[in-house]
Amino acid sequence: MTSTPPMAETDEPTARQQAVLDAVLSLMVEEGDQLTMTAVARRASCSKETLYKWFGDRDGLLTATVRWQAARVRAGRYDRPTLDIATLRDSLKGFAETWLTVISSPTSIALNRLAIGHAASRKSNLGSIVLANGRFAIGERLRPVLEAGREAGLLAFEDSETAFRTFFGLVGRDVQIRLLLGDGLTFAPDEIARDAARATDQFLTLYGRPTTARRA
Amino acid sequence: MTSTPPMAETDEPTARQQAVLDAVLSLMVEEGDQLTMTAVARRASCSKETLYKWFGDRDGLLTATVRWQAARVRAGRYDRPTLDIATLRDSLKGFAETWLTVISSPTSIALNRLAIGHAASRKSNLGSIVLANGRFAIGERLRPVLEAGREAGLLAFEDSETAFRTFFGLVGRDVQIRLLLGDGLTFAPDEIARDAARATDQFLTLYGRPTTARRA
DNA sequence: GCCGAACCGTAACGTACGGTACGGTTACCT
DNA sequence: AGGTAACCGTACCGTACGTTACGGTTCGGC
Repeated sequence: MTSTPPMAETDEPTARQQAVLDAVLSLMVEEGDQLTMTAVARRASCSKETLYKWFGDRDGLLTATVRWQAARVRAGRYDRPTLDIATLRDSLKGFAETWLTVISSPTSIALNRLAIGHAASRKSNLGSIVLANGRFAIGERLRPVLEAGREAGLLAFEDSETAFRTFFGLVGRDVQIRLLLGDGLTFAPDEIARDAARATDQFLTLYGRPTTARRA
Repeated sequence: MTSTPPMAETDEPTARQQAVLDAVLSLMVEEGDQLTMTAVARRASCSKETLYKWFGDRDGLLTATVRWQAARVRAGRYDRPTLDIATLRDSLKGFAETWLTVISSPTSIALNRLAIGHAASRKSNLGSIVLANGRFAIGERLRPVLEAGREAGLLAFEDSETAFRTFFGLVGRDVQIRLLLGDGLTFAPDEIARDAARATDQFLTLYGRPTTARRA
């Protein structure tokens, strides 16, 4: 083996490297701003030299961190498209709950703040990584569910992307922007469940075939 | 008059100070990251000493800038609550168009990025200022419209805040977060109009009284 | 014409932080 | 045991930037 290469973009970090990235995440959540290389090295009990050898520079470290968190979140199940309305509703509600849980988690908030700050400077593409693994990933996962619902005659829409974006809006509403801006908005788990159910019902009211969808 | 006080939080900046704040805004939009005191002084053709005398420190300058932009946006009209469905729909559509126009403007994007970055460090409350003059301000302006609609029997909801948040979600969907993260999302004016109309129709489908609301 | 206040332009200071260098330690290989 | 590679801890360097200080200029009031 040659000397450890600079974390070749694609392949999985070693266990030790994962520990470092977890240190970055925890530091990001707790200290917010003070995400300095020195602080990371101290928190991860490693030397700055190692950080630079492994990740190239600060940007590389942040990119690896975002990828690492993305990989962890992406390790979810894959919903099998279903045919009856109850299962469809459950599927949608599940997506909504997952999404609300993710965007209201401290890790997601810190990560999005970081990526947004980075999008301001043109230097790197943390923003697109976060988008690809957040907003767009969930869109891709939900699309087959929606289209299966249409095949089964449960939903009516022309463009699944448009339908998804409506669902997205009904679920997220003003939650993410408020949290990112530091609003002290908190979610009890049952609130998330209630919001997810409401959004799902509203979506079915808008896009469900008349046979079924009715709200309370 | 004593020597110019440090911009007493509340009162309006002088014309010259407004010019400085406009320089900050333009710099923020164009350069994103490089919002340094030196750059501001150069752009505004004033001395750093003056900046510090007027605004105290960097944070004070940014706060004043956010307030200044907020005041400019807030200078909108006040819709008179209306009684027939067509006017109500127009009102809602107008709000939706305004909101979409605002959040997709370069100034808003830059300002929100700045405030979000600041919300990460606990130092100041730019985030709450932006929230108060963005999300919450429009909520307060829309509420009387919604409640007038309910009085007139055109809308049905229990909590106007909940109804508004649904409208907010239907209008904004994923637009703001995508723009903040640097997605190359653009709006032609007619797209904004179409989106606003769609969101309004959807909202009326969800909350309109059965007598009228039906979508195409 | 003179004074002082406000302001411009720029130089100077202090610090924080990204990045590098280096000596010491551990651990593995032979 | 000896050699070597990875890594820790820390000292060090250069720079960017917030903040302050200062000399020079403009301008309104007397």
